[in-house]
Amino acid sequence: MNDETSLYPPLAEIGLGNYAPYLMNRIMGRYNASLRAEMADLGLTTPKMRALAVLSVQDGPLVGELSLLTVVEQSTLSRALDQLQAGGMIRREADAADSRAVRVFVTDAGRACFETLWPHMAAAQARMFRGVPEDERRAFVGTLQKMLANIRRQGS
Amino acid sequence: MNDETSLYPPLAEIGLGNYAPYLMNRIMGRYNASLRAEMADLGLTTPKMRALAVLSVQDGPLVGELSLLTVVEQSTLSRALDQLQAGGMIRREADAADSRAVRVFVTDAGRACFETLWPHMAAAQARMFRGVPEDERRAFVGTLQKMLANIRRQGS
DNA sequence: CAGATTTAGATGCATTTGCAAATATCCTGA
DNA sequence: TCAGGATATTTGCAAATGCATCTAAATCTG
Repeated sequence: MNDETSLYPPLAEIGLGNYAPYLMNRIMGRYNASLRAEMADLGLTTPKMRALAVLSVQDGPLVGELSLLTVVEQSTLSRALDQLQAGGMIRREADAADSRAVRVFVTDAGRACFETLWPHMAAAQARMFRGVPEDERRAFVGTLQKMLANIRRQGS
Repeated sequence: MNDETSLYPPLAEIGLGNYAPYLMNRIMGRYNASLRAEMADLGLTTPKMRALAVLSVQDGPLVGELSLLTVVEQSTLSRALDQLQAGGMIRREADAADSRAVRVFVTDAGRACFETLWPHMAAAQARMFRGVPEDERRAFVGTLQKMLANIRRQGS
């Protein structure tokens, strides 16, 4: 009975609709899909959009930090940054203290681009939460914050 | 004041850590990453794993239905199914009533493969919810279900 | 302080992805 | 019943992705 395979009830028993990661993946898939058209209009892909989003809140992170914050693979992010830079949306700058490290900054054009997209993102979120009362919404976000804390750092 | 751009407070004001889609994307990124190694060992990619997961619960859907249920683009899914079929994990069968349509069935090998992976998935979920009491967990899943209902079907 | 090790980021390359188009089948109305 | 259009899935192709590797720079060791 210590066999790992017997610790958890099978998915078929739980049901897809009660398995949180399935629901979250499915909801995020729709959310992301609903933004794809607007992003394409602005010449953005998901990694580019995420970079601009994070930079609009926290400017000047290292590439590696931005990779964690955006949940985008570092090599993918590096190339997304190439494109954003070519489009004048961001600027890379060698870190003063460590010349291996590169800090990333949004330009005015990048900020403006994200500000064009943001209303669509906010509206998509509002649609997701339609009919969910304010206190339930707050509790939901609180749980998400706990979950994020749980999975940050510790490996395995 | 009816300008769409002024309806929503900017992301910088809300804060990344309070914007639900950001938190969800980040959490799912970790969840998916934590399973990547086990999946690779089994020769699975995310679309292949999702197909097996859904099929373990609901066998015999149409390819298009499976695409919706797995949140995998249909052409991507079609190729994932090619690979699963080549590996003997699934079987495709023309629908009796409509010969354009294709139904997908797991084989015993496919079921066994998913059953090997499932404990890791369940454990990853358990880690996510560490320290979240049972009633909070249930409320969280309840909110997810409402959200999924919100974004199903209706476009825009 | 030299050499070995670690770390940050970029890049080569094979694979995967998704859009658009192709194929095959079904349905609808004259 | 047949033409015209809709629908289910697959496939062509260019772009994006991620692993492994590379380069450069920092840090650690003796």
